[in-house]
Order: sequence, then C-alpha cells, then structure tokens
Amino acid sequence: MSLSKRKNATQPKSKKPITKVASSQGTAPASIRSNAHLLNEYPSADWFKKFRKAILKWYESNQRRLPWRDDPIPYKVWLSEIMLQQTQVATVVDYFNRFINKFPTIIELANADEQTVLSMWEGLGYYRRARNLHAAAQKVRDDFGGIFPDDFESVLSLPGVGRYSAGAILSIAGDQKLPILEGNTYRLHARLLALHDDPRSRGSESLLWQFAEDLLPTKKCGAFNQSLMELGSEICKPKKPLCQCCPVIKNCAANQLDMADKLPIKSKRRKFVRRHDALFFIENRGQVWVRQRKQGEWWAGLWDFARFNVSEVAETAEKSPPNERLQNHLEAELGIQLKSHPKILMTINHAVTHHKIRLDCYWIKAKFPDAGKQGFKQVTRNELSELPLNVTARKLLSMIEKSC
DNA sequence: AAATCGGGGGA
DNA sequence: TCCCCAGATTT
Repeated sequence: MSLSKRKNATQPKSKKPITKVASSQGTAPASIRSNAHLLNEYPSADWFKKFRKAILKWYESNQRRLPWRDDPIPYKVWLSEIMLQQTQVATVVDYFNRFINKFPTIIELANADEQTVLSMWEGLGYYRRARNLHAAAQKVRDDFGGIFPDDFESVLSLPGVGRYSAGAILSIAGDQKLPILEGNTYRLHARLLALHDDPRSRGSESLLWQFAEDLLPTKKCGAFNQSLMELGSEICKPKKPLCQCCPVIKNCAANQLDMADKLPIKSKRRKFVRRHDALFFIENRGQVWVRQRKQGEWWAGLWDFARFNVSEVAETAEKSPPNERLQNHLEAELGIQLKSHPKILMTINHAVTHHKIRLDCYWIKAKFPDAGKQGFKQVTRNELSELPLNVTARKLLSMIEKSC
C-alpha cells in the first residue's frame, strides 16, 4: 500500500517505514556522526544493553495502573493514544473510561453519530481528534473488515494517526518493534545524550528518531516504549528531574555533566495574542439561539452561542461607544431587533492555543427571525444539554442554570 | 519550517 | 503567569 499523502514531515517515505542502520550501536550512523549535536559520544552497544535491562526492570515495579493497560487490545490502545495527544494522563483517564463504556467496540464507534462522539469528547480539546477518530473507525469498518490493522502503513493511513501514534499502538498492542518519539522522550533522550540543541529542531528530530530505534530491544517493545514515557513523565521531569531515583542515571550524559536541569534547550516560544470576544445568550420564551461551528472554525462540529470578536466589530464602527457598536453589529448580523440592552452575565478568561481571550457574556431577549440567519437555530434548554458545546459555552450555561 | 488546533494542571 | 502535556495536519 502506498500513501496518497504525507502524514507528517518525519514520516518515512519508503515502503519500509523505518530505515535500518545495521549495527549502528557503538558507532553512530552517518546521519548522527555528521552533526555536532551531541556533547558526548554516541552510546556504545554495551550502553544500550544496560539501559534496556535497567529501565525494563524499573518499569516492572513502577508502572502506574492505567485503564488502557488492563486490556491492551488495539482499539483501547489506539483510543488512549489519540486522547493522550498533547493531553495529560490524569485528564484522559475519566474520558477514556466513559468513552469505552459508551462505545465498547470499534464498530459501535463507527456506527455512532459524530455529534455523540463529540459529546463524549466535550472538554477534552483538540476536537479534530474526535472527528478523525470517528472517521478512522469507519475506515476500519469499511476498508479493513472491522479489524484494526496490524501493519504500520495501514495504521499510519488512519486519520489522526502519525508516526508516533502508529508506533505506539503497534508496539503496545502487538509488541512490534517500532520506535516512538513524543514529549516525554524528546526530553529524556535530550538528557541521555546531552543534546546540545533544541530537540524539536529539524536535525535533532531525525537524530532522536534514529536513537529511539536503536534503543529498542528485540522483544517486549511495548513495555519498553511505555517505560521510556513513564520514566520521562515520573522521573525525568521538565523541572527538577528526580535524578537520584533514576534507574538509568549511569546512562545519562546530562547527569554526568551536571546539566540535567539545564537540558533540553528550550525553543523560543511564540508570545500570546490578546483577544476580546463577546458572547450573546439569546433567549425567547424558553428557546435559545445556537449554531453549529463550521469546518475551519475553532471548535468545528461543536455548538455555540452567538460569538463575536469585539476588536473586529470596533474597526467597522469606530464612532459609537463599545456597547452600541456591539449591539448594532448584533442587529445587522443576526437580523434581530433588541427589546432591551444586553445584560452582562459574566466574563470568562480562557486561552485557545496562543490566544488569550477575554469573553464577555451577555443575556438578551429577542425574537427568532423567520429565516434563521448565519446558520442559527433555536432549541430548548433541555435540548441544549444534549449538544456538544465548547467549554466556555458550557460554563456559561451551567452558571445560568444555577442562578435560575 | 511554521502555524494551527483546547484545555487543564502545576509551580 | 508561564510551561508543558504519550502530536497531527495544513500551509
């Protein structure tokens, strides 16, 4: 099977997914030897042998008990890996249990409505993951006979699955010898190797994928890959790593150089953009205005109340005072006549990736126009509780329900 | 190579 | 406040 599209920049392009470097241990592969990213020598074969033994032994008695570890079938491992993308373990656990309870099998997930899937995802963020998960389940149902595939290329072809997730799923669920590289292991490896560069940079990334592959034992690759992440999460932490408790302290170049807390080199962070939004909870005789957010918008697929960017509105009408501008915009945009001034309910400060948002939430009473403008429709508060909402909308709603 | 996509937890 | 989290996808 050939890929019709590239999944990500690090994805191997050849049919054989992972480039084999014969006996690369001891002497670094050319790709590594040719750069000066390491403060130390590339590890020897003996180093790799001792590392594998020590970390696997540590993992046997130190692994956390997690729901997806009880029964590591491909479906559960896959689901856990998608939920864990850029999301902490503690956050995922309850979502995972609820999700498995609601959709016990891939087929049941595939046959579900996307709205139901999104509802189960509500609050977890990165909602594209949920839509991709649902689409992938349908692909498994339709293209793979309902059986989660067990070859790297097929797994990689599923939407939402990149090189990390494909390797993680197949190693954890099937003990396949495939490397992983993610947040924990970028940091762990940067320290083990004393990587004198940002591990997320282009050159470092390829070096670290090679290292991740060289690390793999011949068997127990699932436990081994998990042990790397577990160690990174619990011992080799971003701040104040617990080096005195580390089972592979003797393997750590950063520790030997007394630089563990100085590495990895952190990349420059893009600064936040401030943003001022206004939300309108529009109600009339028990009916509330909502719309489903479109593809390409934030929270695509989720439902939301009327929401505007105050700065953009201000640009189009500079002369009037802020409240009046917003009100005029509201009337023009939604085709409604306000019976009263919007009443401020609450202000929510939140963040969406690199945006810091102040959200002023207003309540207004207005009659729904005959033809719903801008894709709005009206629903009862009861129906509202069933729709997948973004966190701020849900927060506002629960505040309103509480005060009435 | 860089931007985009949420939300929460912890210091 | 800031940093980080078992990343993938698009531009």
